Amino acid sequence: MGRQPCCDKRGLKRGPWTIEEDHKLMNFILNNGIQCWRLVPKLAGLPRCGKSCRLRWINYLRPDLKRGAITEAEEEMIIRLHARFGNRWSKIASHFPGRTDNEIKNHWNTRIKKKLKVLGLDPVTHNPIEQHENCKAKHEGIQQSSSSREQEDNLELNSHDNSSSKDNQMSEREGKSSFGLDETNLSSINQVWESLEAGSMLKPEADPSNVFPVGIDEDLPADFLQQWIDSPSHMLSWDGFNNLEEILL
DNA sequence: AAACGTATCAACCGCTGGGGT
DNA sequence: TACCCCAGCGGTTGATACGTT
Repeated sequence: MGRQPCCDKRGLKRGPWTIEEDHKLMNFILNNGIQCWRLVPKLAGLPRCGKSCRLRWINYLRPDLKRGAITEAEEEMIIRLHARFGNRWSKIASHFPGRTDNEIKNHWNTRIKKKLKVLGLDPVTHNPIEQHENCKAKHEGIQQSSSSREQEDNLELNSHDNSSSKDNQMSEREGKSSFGLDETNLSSINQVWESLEAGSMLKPEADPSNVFPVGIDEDLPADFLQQWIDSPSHMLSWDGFNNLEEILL
């Protein structure tokens, strides 16, 4: 029953990648490009599955990745986008060149969620928490027969709005939230951000170029990449990318 | 200094949807 | 139309770094 595994896992390595593995994968992709991820580990001589290689490349090795902590300006943008798209991390990440969906997802789960809770906002619905609780209580009062699990399921459905792509496309076109947010939700989010800005928790002078920093990988000078690959020190430190913007401009 | 708790993030797992046959 | 394969996605886990007692 079920699908066959994406690859024969016997003899395949798992867990953290070594510098040598990174080096091999980087070298292979830059020399050969990516046609089929399943073939990449075989051709590159890596004891990994294609999926693992793909993830490593996307989340760590891609030369156009932006390194360093997520700025407050980026954070603000993430919250606004999350209010609109929900947990569609790749969609959100597409607004941040150089950031990965995994990075944004992790940042959301570990930091932003908490921040919103402190600010009195429900990280799922982006509603003020009290209001949300009241609504829930009201709802429970009316529908005593329905189980709490059913309600959770409904919330889940609303929040995920998974791939009812038609709906999404429509609401995106109309400039509405595909996440089930109405004007009230969005304005409450905006109010919080305005108050944050007023209280200078945000740095208004934040350089907008930090948000959308780096161009696309095909623009990278080939010799720069090769130099980077050949240099063992760059495999140990990502500082080599700190001045990527200067190189690209 | 050691033990414990918490936060962070890289990596994995399983599901989904698109494309090809 | 049905099936298969694959890339991509989002949720979850586990290792480790960091902070606190």
